Amino acid sequence: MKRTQPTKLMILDAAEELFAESGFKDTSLRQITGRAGVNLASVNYHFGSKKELIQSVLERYLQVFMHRLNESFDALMNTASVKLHDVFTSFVEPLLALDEVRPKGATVFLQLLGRGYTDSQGHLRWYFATHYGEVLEKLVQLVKRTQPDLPDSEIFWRLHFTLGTFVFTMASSDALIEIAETDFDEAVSLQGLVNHVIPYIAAGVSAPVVGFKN
Amino acid sequence: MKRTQPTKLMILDAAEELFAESGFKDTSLRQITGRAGVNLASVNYHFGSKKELIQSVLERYLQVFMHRLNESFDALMNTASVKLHDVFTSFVEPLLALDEVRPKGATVFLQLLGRGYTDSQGHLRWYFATHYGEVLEKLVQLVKRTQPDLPDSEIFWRLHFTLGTFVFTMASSDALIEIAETDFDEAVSLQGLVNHVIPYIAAGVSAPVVGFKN
DNA sequence: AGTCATATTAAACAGGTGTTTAAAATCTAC
DNA sequence: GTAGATTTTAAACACCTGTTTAATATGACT
Repeated sequence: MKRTQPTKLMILDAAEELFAESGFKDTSLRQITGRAGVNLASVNYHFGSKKELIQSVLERYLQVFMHRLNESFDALMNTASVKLHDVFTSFVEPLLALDEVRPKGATVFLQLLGRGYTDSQGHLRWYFATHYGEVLEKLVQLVKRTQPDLPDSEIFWRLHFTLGTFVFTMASSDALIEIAETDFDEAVSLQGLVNHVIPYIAAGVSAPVVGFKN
Repeated sequence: MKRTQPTKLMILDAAEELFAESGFKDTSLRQITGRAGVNLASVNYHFGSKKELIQSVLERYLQVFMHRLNESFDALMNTASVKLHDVFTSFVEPLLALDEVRPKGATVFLQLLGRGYTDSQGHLRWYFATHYGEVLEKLVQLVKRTQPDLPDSEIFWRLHFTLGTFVFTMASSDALIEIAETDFDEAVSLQGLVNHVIPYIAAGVSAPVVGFKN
């Protein structure tokens, strides 16, 4: 067997950069192979199709991230009094660990996540539920423990709102950081952005329940 | 002059349906003209380009929505003690008024908004700021009045988080409503969804300020 | 009726897309 | 060193995109 590393890796690296910049659909295989310095056809040879390439790019990060997140959750579940803020803070370490996978890994991953969710709607949702359902289940359990009075359906709503906040924020993180810098002289890193958003979502999820008309 | 109505209107109606369903980039002019029952070239004849068609579709709703929202804000600014919840509630009436523009108008508009923001990033943001900057300015002022201790930069962050929550929720409203129905036996309308999200974003925006490391 | 601007149409245009093919190159192992 | 599997390559494929062209049709007005 030939060294299977370089071309396949070059494709993954180039693809993830371009995907994060411009989204999945607006990135062509010719752009990817151009930046990677490999032949166009090698994408289909190594990955089968563009769809599978996208999945491979995401998986590289998801494996690391979800594994660490799972551990964070386990640690938290053995804690006596869990605060909601702690639940969301436990996302931070697994996230920043991605910078060790690749330079700027955390930023890229979050942007990819945002792209994936808004580009393909249902597809990624299903992928998440089937591959990482247990982790999500632990998240729900933890939230439920900190908010015992919140009905299950309300937890569902609020976690989805949270996902939206997070994904949207991260998908446009570049723009937000730039605006903050020019308009408010505030130099913000990705970590800083996360620190800003956590109090927001924690307050949202723990908002008082009121009676609704659906 | 010939009756300039039918074809141009047919195109707008067909385009907005398809845009809401599949996004701007995934909707082709041939799909639009096909559904509208008009010739392909008539899009370029009447609107110039696809980009201008997208703008026209959005404008039809934005004019009505922003005008009403502006009035709601004006009314609120003359009120003695404004609550944050009131600020976000004032979005509801202008929104539901869109159902009079066209059937399902409110849903379509929100989906379009979500599509526009995630599809094209900067372009729409600029369009908003230049065309409806005064209305946004009033929103910031109202929020500032209800949260006097919140720094300007923090208001900026939290309103953007709110935009993300809203846009994401509405862009995937169909899926969310369907999940709520199957998993929780909860029949939710669009109005109901809005009622769910308002307490969440109100709590998020009014979250206590803490010291950050950026 | 005839004029003229407006509107519609079929056809082609130029460029981009993901994927497939079959030949050439490369590496591994006997 | 040669056989055999693996990888790389250039080229073509079939299809789709938004836009333009030039001819035709339609309507209002004198």
